[in-house]
Amino acid sequence: MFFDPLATLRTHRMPVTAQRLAVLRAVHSHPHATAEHIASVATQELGSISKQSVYDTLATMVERGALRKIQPVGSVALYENRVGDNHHHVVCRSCGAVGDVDCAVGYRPCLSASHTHGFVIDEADVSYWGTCAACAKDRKTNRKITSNTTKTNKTTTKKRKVTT
Amino acid sequence: MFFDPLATLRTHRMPVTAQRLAVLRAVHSHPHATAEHIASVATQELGSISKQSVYDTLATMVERGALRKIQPVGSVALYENRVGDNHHHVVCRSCGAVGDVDCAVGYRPCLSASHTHGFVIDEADVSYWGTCAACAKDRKTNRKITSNTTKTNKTTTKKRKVTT
DNA sequence: TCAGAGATTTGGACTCAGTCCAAAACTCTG
DNA sequence: CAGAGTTTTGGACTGAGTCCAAATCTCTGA
Repeated sequence: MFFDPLATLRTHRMPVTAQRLAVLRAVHSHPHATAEHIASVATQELGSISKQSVYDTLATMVERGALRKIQPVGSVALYENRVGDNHHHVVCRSCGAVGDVDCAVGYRPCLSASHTHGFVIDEADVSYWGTCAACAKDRKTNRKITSNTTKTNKTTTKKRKVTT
Repeated sequence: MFFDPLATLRTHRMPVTAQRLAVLRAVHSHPHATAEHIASVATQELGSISKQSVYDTLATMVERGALRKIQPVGSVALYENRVGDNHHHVVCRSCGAVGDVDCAVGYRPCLSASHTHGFVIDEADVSYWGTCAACAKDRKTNRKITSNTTKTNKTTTKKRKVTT
């Protein structure tokens, strides 16, 4: 699927600026990237861009549904441009890598409980937790992943591998 | 179900301290509370407790599976002591209120896709998004909740109602 | 093509959740 | 009850994200 940042801006009735284009391109070429990472990619492209512009563009696009913001527990916010297909994410407990998972249940999964506690529910957001291939290989010893393997908080910030 | 913080510590082989007991009691009496809120409740009980002790206790308990840490997008981390029953959460887009939702699909929902991208998945974590009763009442005008109603980031920090 | 209105960008200060560290205090075992 | 080992303290620090007002830019309508 071809991604056209210009068209995206036009579609959402947003003034076209070099900053916005750069941010959108950065998100597209680096799925599941942090705001900081996106900023650095955009900076590389433009020479300079303010942090505020990056955050503003991302927030606006998320608001209009052109980007999606995800935030696994213990991680900072990540952005992606694959929207509207109701896919989910799988996160590696030990290195924080994120992968896409097509919805296994069909359109709008788990949306059965639509009136609980007086809440009107309109969206379900699923995160899968597990171990990525690389990390699984690193420790063949204890094969059963239990909850006390959750050293995620500490390691997450250290290295982040972003898979597509 | 009776909640015994002392037993919890004993079960997990952790030294019993007044600080830990206070933190556990605070989590129990305030489900879905922030670390800061828990700290203030514990402070009220003890006279004083360091921020570090609160974070440390929470992190340790999460690690050992005695507490659960959740973090809806745009919110800080919340803690709860209801673990092991695979329930999910529903979050109000406009005020950030959090409620519990019993798993509608049965034990371990949505866990069908268990080998994707080489990930070995062991847990699914579902967040529902919608509008709580109070907020729905506040704006009967536009009844359809679309994604551009997501002013969550701004309002979340402002007021947080914690429902049970 | 150009002017003006309105939206965007800038940058610097700021907030606030969460972490780090070493010394002091405590808990539990034997 | 003493000693080993763990926990707590508090203060400095980090880093993501926000706020604000001035300067700059985009797009519309003439």
